[in-house]
Amino acid sequence: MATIMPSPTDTGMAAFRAALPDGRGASAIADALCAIAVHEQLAKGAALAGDPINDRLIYIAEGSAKLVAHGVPVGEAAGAVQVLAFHFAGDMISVLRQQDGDFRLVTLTDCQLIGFATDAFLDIAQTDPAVLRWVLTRSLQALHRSRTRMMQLGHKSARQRIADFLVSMAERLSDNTSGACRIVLPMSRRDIGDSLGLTIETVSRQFTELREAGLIETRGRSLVQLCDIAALAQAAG
Amino acid sequence: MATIMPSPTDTGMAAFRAALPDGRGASAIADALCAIAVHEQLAKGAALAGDPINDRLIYIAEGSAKLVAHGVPVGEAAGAVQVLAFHFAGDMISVLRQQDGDFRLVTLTDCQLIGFATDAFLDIAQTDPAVLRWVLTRSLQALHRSRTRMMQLGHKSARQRIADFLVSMAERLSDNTSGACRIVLPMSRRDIGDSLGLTIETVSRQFTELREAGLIETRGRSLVQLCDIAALAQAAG
DNA sequence: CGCAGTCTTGAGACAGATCAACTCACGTGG
DNA sequence: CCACGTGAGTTGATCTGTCTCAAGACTGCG
Repeated sequence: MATIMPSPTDTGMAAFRAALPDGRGASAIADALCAIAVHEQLAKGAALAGDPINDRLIYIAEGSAKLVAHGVPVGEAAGAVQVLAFHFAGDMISVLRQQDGDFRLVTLTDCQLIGFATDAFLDIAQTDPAVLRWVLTRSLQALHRSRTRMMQLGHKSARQRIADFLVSMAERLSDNTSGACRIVLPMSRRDIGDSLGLTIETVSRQFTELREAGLIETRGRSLVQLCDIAALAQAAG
Repeated sequence: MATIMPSPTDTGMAAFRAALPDGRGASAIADALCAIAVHEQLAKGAALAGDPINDRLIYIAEGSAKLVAHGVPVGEAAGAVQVLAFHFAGDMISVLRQQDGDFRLVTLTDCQLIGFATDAFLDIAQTDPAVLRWVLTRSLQALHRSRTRMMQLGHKSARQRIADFLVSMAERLSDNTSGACRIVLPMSRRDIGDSLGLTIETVSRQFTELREAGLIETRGRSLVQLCDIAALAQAAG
């Protein structure tokens, strides 16, 4: 059998093409986009530094990652890091060139990423309004998610933040969003804390309290069983 | 003199046309957009409820407004409101149809707004990639601002939040971003608190401390003089 | 099996929330 | 034009939730 084994690059590009709207995966525009695409295979924990010159668009073909903003690397709160968002396979994200606080994409697991210079991508996408609109729609979704999250960081207690975090992770990582479901969290307690504006200790305490309240069960470091999603959503406010 | 006085609607539309990229203000596409535009003149404190069916795009021709998310209207934290963003004349904003928590645009001053159904707007904009790209660029900017703000709500002290708030308001409301400048805040202390995740009392105390530190001066309720923007930026972390 | 790093648990400190007066700005009406 | 009242803003005292500092326990790896 002369079957040709696809390389990681091929499977990554194929995933990107499949994500494009309608039947555009095999179109000339898909070819043009793939021509300027940079495939990157990153091991767990690797950082994709923002290109200092160009804004970039990143498509996650496989794996999961966190978008982090490094605060001031020196001074009082050195090492203070805010996780702005978690992203999973299928997400298309915008990483602006570093200006104020530099944003970086850091992998949580081994990842297949497809990167584009935003300008070049848009120049090509511009020839097909449906593709441009696809990017716009996803950006507005990201904006909406970002605003929803802002609301949390504003006036919510540690308990509410953790409960909401678990529910939204269940929505994105599990196919079963009602009743009980189990999810494998790819991020550490520290990452969770940094994304919710809490310390690692507070995150741990809240997990413990939710476990004692019978809302969740945990197995090992990363496996969480949500026993009562409705109650968790309730606790999220 | 037979001079025709432009109606508010005319001046609002004219402001929108002027904001379009390049010389498109007088193009056919501008005409098409204006044809589906709804002009609204709202008095101070009025709410523009999100259309329950369609996402909307709003262009602020004149005035200033806040985008608020109403939390649960009943229960423990009734009336808990998060101000997600402040917007000023020239801003184009996306108000998604209400799904989870309903987002509303509430005016801070008398306003001239130009509203579009997002779908209809994009259908027209789609015929001119430059216009579509203009909307996308603004959306990505809004996303970036939203993320930058998230960082604040995460790990920043009350002092840092207020200092950063003042600096960013100076950037958007004043032409003079270096040295001293005076700005007229159109929003109340409550609005500021709701946008930063602080109580009205804490906001007030921080203003007092900044005044005693000589970084700002205040006159009346809304006039703030920033004496040392560099120091404020420093205090913002 | 043992080490290293992550996670959990505990005790105390502190920032900001809450509750409660009080003062002041600004619009109203005399 | 000034007195007045209402709501916004300020200030103070106390209280609570989360952070901080410090051990200790477990997971998962070599």
